[in-house]
Amino acid sequence: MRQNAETAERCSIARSLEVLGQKWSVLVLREAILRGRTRFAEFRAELGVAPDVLTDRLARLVEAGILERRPYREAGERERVEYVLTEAGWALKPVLAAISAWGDEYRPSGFGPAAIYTERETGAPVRLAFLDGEGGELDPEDVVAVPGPGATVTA
Amino acid sequence: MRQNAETAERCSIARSLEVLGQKWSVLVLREAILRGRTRFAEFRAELGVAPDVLTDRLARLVEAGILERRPYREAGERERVEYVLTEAGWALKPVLAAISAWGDEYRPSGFGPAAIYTERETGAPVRLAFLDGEGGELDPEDVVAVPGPGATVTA
DNA sequence: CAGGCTGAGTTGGATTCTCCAACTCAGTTG
DNA sequence: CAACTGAGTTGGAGAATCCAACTCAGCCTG
Repeated sequence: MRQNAETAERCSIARSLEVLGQKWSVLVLREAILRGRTRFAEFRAELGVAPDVLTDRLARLVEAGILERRPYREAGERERVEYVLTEAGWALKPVLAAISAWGDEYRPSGFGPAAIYTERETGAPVRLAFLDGEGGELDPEDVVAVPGPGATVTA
Repeated sequence: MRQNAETAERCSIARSLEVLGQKWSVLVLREAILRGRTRFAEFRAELGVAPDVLTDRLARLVEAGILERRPYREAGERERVEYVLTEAGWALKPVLAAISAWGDEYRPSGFGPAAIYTERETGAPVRLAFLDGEGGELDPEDVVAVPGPGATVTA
């Protein structure tokens, strides 16, 4: 994924895609955020990803501040490394939820959703929605994007 | 992006990534959803993407049911093609909003956000949040994913 | 203390994808 | 009929991805 300097500069979507634009990065994050995986071998086994690609994705995610490389030691084992989510990493949960919700609706597998987002305490299903300032729910059609301070003036 | 049959099968994130896992696909969608672009030349000019890649991404997005290929004719011009969002395409707005919000917070450009999501009528800023069944807002930390009917039983 | 095991990677080589630049093609205008 | 414009193709170089096999460090067993 070569970088196009112009597009990457100011748009937060383009910048986010530097790290989220790769399939395996997102699947690693799925395992980390949704299933609590932290270890190289776990990711490898769950995803079936090639180890060199996994090495690269983990390193990128660490560099992006999404994962943190942390040594650990289990009884009777030597020290090893695990990858734990940072605050920025956990903050991607809504992104995964949004992708997941879209996929469930518009790319159904025929088996029903593989993951359901629920409230931790009650187990009741939750959904993602746009809210106005007072916490009222908005129809997505009534939400528009307007240029902000970082928008390019010329284009 | 070769397909790994196992991972792509049931997880809606993996399936969604078949089309959203490529950087230019998402940027095309950004232009379409946020700025209303529909034409090959517009995408090309805004994104600076190579035309063969753009051809490929548009075709994939059409095949995925996200864009629809539609002929149009402007006065004194021959018939041309434009790409308009389907319902499934518009439904990706929350995905872009989620990515955008994350990028603004955790990968700041130093220029402020390039796009701000607002309510169409009032121009008031909106945000994306998890809601429980009664429409009450939830802390993302209180949201967990549990296996659904499509989850693999063995793994 | 030799040998095996395990987790976390490297390395090599084939395949595929992405990028850029240049070119094509079809209808429209002058 | 020559030039223009939008929507693409085509060719070749470079990068990313894949798989398989290998490494490497420390712990445990015999």
